[in-house]
Amino acid sequence: MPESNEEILEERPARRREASEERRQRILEAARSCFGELGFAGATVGEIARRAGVSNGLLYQFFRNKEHLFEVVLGEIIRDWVRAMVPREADESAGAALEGMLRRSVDFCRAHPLLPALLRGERGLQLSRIQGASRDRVQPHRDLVASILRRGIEAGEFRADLDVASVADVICQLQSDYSGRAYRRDPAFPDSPEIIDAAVRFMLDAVRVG
Amino acid sequence: MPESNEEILEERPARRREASEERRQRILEAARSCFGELGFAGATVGEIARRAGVSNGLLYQFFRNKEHLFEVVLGEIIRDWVRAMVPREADESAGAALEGMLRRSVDFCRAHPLLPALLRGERGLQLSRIQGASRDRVQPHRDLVASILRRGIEAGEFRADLDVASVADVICQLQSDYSGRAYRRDPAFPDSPEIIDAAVRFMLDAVRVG
Amino acid sequence: MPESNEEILEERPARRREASEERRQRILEAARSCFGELGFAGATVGEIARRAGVSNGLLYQFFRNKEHLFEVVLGEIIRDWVRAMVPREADESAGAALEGMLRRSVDFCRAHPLLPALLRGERGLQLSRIQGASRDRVQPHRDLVASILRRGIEAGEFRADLDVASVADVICQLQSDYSGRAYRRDPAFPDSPEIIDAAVRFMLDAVRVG
Amino acid sequence: MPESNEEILEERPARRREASEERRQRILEAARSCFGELGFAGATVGEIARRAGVSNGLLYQFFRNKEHLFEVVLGEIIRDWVRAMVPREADESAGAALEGMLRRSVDFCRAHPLLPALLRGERGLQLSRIQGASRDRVQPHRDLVASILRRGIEAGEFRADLDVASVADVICQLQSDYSGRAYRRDPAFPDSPEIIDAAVRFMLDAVRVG
DNA sequence: TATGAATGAGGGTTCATTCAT
DNA sequence: AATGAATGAACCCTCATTCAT
Repeated sequence: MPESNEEILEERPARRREASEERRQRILEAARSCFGELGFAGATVGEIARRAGVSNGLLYQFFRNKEHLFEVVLGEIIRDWVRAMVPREADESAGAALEGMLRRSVDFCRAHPLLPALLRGERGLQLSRIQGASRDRVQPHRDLVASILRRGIEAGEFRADLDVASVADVICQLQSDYSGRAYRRDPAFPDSPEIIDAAVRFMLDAVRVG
Repeated sequence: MPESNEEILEERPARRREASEERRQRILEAARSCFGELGFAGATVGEIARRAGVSNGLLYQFFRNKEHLFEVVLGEIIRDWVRAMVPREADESAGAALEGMLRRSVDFCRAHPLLPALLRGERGLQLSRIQGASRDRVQPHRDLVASILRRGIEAGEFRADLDVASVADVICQLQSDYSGRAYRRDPAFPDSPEIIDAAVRFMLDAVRVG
Repeated sequence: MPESNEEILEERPARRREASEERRQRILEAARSCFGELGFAGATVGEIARRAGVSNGLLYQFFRNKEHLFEVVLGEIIRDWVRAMVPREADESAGAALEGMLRRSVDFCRAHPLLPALLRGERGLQLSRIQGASRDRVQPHRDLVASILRRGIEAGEFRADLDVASVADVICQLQSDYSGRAYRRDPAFPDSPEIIDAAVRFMLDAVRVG
Repeated sequence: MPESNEEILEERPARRREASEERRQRILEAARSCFGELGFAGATVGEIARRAGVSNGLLYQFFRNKEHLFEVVLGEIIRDWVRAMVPREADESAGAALEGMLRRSVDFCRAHPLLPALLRGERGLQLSRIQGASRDRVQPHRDLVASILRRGIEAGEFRADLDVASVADVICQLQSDYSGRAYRRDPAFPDSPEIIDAAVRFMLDAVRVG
């Protein structure tokens, strides 16, 4: 018996914790798919539990209630979304950085179709805390865009008279708009490459010097 | 006696019809406020009836069901929204026409805060017919924007190399974005005059010649 | 002007009464068809009024409520049914009288498919008064059958040891059973000529002397 | 310790399952009494739950909806009814077999007063599947009666010229008629011993040789 | 820790009945 | 006498949440 008593005593809780964490993750994954397909109201706790392969009651050990579960799912996805957008080293010019962000944002949302639910601010539930969580992530991202704008201005690449904060808002808005279209799958709001290209050019033409 | 017999005979039904129509309007008004505040799922038939000062059952004399009521509310508001945006004669230049549209759209939505619910494509209900109704209005509006763009290009006011259709899509998107903010009342997504001004400049800088 | 004042004064009410009676009949006719197709619970006051070509409210001028209307419809049809069954002069023998009654009952019900709803004692409503009305008609009919049985016994045509009252009950039961089948249209309970012939023979074999 | 590990591990669920099964039975019992007294339309889910001493929602864990509950109740009762009627060994003669069936049917229905609701084909609900289920039981019973008739004919006990299939139909009809009277409790349609005796004699006289 | 049976408030909808016109 | 708009109680059913096991 190579293991000491202590290790044995600790091992089981460790296993337990692992198993528990895995179940938590399974629930979150099921919640992502349900909320993404059906929205908050359409998704039922029962269906989430079923897809996670656990009982109804177990959800309430990890999450206060359905809304809390939604908040957590949303918080995680915004975190990942913002992470995915940060400029790469290869984005040397400020314009390339903006373009890269928009394109990576669109790509990310094509792969994670839940995010737009937040971005479009789905209603019908207490959004206060959700908005809070969202704001915590959204504002830093806008600040990042603003810093790129400032870099572009300093480099003489962007117009010197931009209202940096407001323009950052507009750019972030466009990013979420065209990212969200992957989710809507509504032919009236296409996310074809042509449209994305046009949005990129629109954005750059608006900020670049004549 | 200036009234003919016919008019007298029809008078009573006319009174009734008036009263009935007024109640229909009260229901629509209540529905607008409920759907606007609470979304489709959050709004209850009972609350709508309560705010309209009528009984639950009366709603079903005018509207097939809750969803039909929603469709009618939406259809009316999109109709009015599109109407409100059409360029005025005073908008002589193409740029002035675009700016006027965006500003009028924002103003309209400040006064009619339900519209953005459609624009953001609220989920969780049978949207097929709603999307259809929406598309019927949205595409013509995009075409209108496209025609303004073409006028600006011909006048040498806008860049000659614009992808007219796609740029019209982007502009309409921005219009609905900043119009929608009046509805959200989310400080993270402000609709302050500064932001609107910035959005207008952003749009014009993107399409005007250097 | 050949008409006296009195006649004029009376004529209009007379016309009115006629028109009123005609509407009452239209309502009854509509009620027969609705109750027959849909049963008591399935039939709605609105549909009956629609088929009669009158307003909802008018029904309540002629009938206390939906149940009262049902009672009247039922009472009329039982009256007609019992009338239709009375033996014809041509039914010389007692056996021929019984056979004629059963066959005429079946024929009547094929033409008036509501009756069986009563005969089967549809539930779910206050049947007390309805049963009363039914009993008022049903018992006389049983008595009529009993008198035919007695005539057959006296004539040596039927068994002398029949319990006349009880056998009359059984025969009336069979009459309503096979009459009712026209209404059910359930292939499991056919009302084919063969079945009716068999029922007739069964009945006659049961009462005739060896 | 006579119990194996497996048994111990299963014991707790077993308790639960027992309790659950008992509640299911209480619901079925309550449904029987409600449907029997009030019919399908008259019985409400709320009243059934109240009589069963459970919540409204629990019914929907066991049964898809009200109609499904009705189907199950009906299926069980028909199954038991057909079982109760099968001839006993003591019924040596064919006539005794027929008499026994009718009397046992009546006795069964006195104890299970819902059955006749099916037999009378209550309307106003989707009867397709119910009729199917019923037919599945009813026709075999008719076949059983037909085989008894054939046995009686072969034994010289019954008339040789009977139309076996049709006569079986008539006999089954009489069985359900007089069985159903226990349910109606309508003095106009008595199920007194005298009436039952008369029905038995009627049936036997109709099939026995002169 | 994990289950899932059980709860019950609340949803949308129907429809017999009334009453102002 | 006749209308039909209006009522509102009652229906069936869903589902987030709890708790005995």
